[in-house]
Amino acid sequence: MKTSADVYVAACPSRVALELIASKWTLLILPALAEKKRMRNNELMRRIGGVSQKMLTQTLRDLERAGLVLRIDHKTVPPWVEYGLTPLGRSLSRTLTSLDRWVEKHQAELNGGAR
Amino acid sequence: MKTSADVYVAACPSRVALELIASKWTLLILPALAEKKRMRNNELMRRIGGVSQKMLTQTLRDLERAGLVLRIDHKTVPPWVEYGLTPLGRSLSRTLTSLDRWVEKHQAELNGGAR
DNA sequence: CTGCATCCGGAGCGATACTG
DNA sequence: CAGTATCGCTCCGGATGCAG
Repeated sequence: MKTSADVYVAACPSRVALELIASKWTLLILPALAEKKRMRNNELMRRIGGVSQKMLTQTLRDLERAGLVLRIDHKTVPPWVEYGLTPLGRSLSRTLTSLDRWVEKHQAELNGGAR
Repeated sequence: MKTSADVYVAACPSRVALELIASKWTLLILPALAEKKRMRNNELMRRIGGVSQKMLTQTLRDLERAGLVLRIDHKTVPPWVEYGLTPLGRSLSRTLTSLDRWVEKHQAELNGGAR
């Protein structure tokens, strides 16, 4: 049988998922959401420095579609939309958070942008 | 200076590192290198499906500059160049490998590219 | 055989302004 | 407050050709 879950294989569905996760904002959004039960759009913007409204929404939509993020629209005026993690998202966030921690910890040892 | 290693802060050196790691090829190259002590260019190309020569070399050079990958040039004809992980790279590869494993494991639960 | 330089089309992303 | 739309630019990344 085809070991189609193997990320090393080009035509594998895992690749799609991997690229979504590899997105630089995903690596920040998921761990950020893991800190609190639910967060609003603005809250996330403030928590994650440098992200634009566009990219935040776009990434959240992708993550929602993938089943990692939950979007709760209270349908009120003014708008009240919260985001949270699905169980799957919480599972993934654990690994991503440890990745973030690794970067923070070893940041000094890395020749950052010695371009 | 503000030693803000916090990845959530935009102007943080961690961000540079994070983006390097977030590169879709890094997530495959490092774990691939972790499988064997040393690998040649061709070996990596075969192991990682879909990567172009250019991106492989480019990513390897970035990783080398960051101190994650070791480049061993035997300076022979025909050329014999091997790549390996530095201790730092090996450390990181552990986290990345677990990420790859997560993707492989939960790939079916993710709504892949329901775009 | 390895890996670097160059060219180039297109996706990605930021900034801004606007809607409900 | 949340999200969309449009524009414009950058740079990613593939293909090709060259050098050692």
